[in-house]
Amino acid sequence: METILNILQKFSNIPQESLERFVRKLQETNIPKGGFLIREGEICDRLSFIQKGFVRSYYFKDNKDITISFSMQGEFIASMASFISQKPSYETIEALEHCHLYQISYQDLMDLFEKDSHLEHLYRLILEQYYVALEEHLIFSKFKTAKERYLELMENQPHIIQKAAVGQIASYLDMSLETLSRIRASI
Amino acid sequence: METILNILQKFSNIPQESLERFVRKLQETNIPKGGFLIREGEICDRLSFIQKGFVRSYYFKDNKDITISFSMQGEFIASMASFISQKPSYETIEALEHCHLYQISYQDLMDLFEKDSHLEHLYRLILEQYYVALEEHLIFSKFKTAKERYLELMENQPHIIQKAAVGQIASYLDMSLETLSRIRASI
DNA sequence: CTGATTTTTTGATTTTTATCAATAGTTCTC
DNA sequence: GAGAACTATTGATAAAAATCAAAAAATCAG
Repeated sequence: METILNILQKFSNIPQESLERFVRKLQETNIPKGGFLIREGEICDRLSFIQKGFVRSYYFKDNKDITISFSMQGEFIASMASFISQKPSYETIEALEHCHLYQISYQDLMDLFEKDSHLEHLYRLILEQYYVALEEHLIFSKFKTAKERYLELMENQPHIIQKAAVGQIASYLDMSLETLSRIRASI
Repeated sequence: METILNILQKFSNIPQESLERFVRKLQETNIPKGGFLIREGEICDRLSFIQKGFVRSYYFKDNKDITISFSMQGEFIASMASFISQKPSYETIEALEHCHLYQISYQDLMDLFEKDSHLEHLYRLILEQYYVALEEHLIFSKFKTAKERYLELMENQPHIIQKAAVGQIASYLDMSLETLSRIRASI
């Protein structure tokens, strides 16, 4: 299994000392299946690295929920808009399976950035990757039909299909759960 | 009219010296209406600040084009995926009206970040704002009906409706131009 | 293990939106 | 300023997907 150190080292050849400074601020947390990393209305004051597990981030609309993203081990997750602005989150993030996380608080991270510009550099690189991924997701949903979107998800992120419920995947792919169920039957 | 200095100063209280270092690397460029900031297939090696003007960024699909975003004066624009990775762009960015730009090359920007961490800090803050805006756009398109999407655009970014063609706005809002035309007739 | 609850599938129908096609309006060029 | 080229509107129809409803399957709790 990849450690957080392995993953961070891939982003840039940042001094070992800086990485250690970062790792010292991490807190280990476990969230059981069905538990929450952040709930709508709370301020997201922690950035989490998923060491092991699988999470879903979603919004409420009327009394339904709409999936915004899925994240798995090796990825960072936070309600980004809330974390960045330190204002209440519109997003809820739940553990779809037991999660083993390493978390850093907003304040600790900002303090580290002031003390050590290598860490802000690293964060910048990670943020850029996440920006590009988000842009790709936006474009992907504009360009494809319902069936193509499902097939591409199967191709690129089969673990989502294994682990998430049909209704959760359907709203992620912008279709009703009945439509997704029919697409599944047709292939 | 707001200068680039005014806008940057809003993001953080970065030393004047750093700002001046950045501004010295900017190159002034004018792009006529209908001209291009970047074309599909080229590597986007410049980040542009729009001092005056209005641009549209789009992808080609089959022989049609699909609008990804509009940007106006006071905003930064680049084909971000290409700029970040320094690989060819899938995106084309055209000037919908005469544009007065300040541009910095990728290499100059990276060099500045190495020399002056205040500038990387500033860039990080700007990137965060753009990340949040992108996320909002993604969520917005998931939550609303065709008519709601148009009404919200009218409310929040009426300049787009003034300046862009119906077909360009329609693909931005994820609908056919006929549907948008009918929505316009109905309100 | 078994009944209860939740999730998924399937069917019938309606709604929404896309597509195709023709006309009207605008703007560009010479 | 007249004709050409492009853009927008309107109409008719088709296709895609949503909604409503019920049955089947899977999962959970005791």
